[in-house]
Amino acid sequence: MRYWLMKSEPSDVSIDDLAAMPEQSVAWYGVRNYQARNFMRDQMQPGDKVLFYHSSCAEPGIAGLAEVSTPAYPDATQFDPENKYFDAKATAETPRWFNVDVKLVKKTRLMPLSEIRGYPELAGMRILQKGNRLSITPVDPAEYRFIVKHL
DNA sequence: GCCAACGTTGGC
DNA sequence: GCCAACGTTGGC
Repeated sequence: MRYWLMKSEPSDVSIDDLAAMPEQSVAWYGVRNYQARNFMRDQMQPGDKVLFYHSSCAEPGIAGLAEVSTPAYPDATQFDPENKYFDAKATAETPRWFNVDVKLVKKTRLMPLSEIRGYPELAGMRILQKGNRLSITPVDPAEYRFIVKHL
């Protein structure tokens, strides 16, 4: 079992949006970065634990706990010419982009990025490293446990 | 809106 | 394969 931090823009899918979804589950569509795709496609397993992170918003931070609920499968948005995530080079036979489904475990208080920064125990987290832009990053089990304990 | 950092693209 | 130009991310 692995641990992940997954960024979502709340203007797109917030923790409350996730809570309102059927089955409280959502396809993690729209990832167009190979490293992040590879994490989903090659490493994620149903049951992996997820920190649901709000990015590009007034109060960036961890907003809840979630779980990977499906293996990776081709991201439907790559095939839809009307969709902003359309990829002309992707075909049904050779899809380029994949996503898993993510299911809410529980909404928590918001742990702001500024607070995360303040814990020496979390100093190694990828999202705190300069220039990090990856929308999906692995999280250390100890870091995950520390965060859950402090939520 | 600014801007640093990084990934991708494409000409050569 | 190099690398400049360009686009995107995301905190502030």
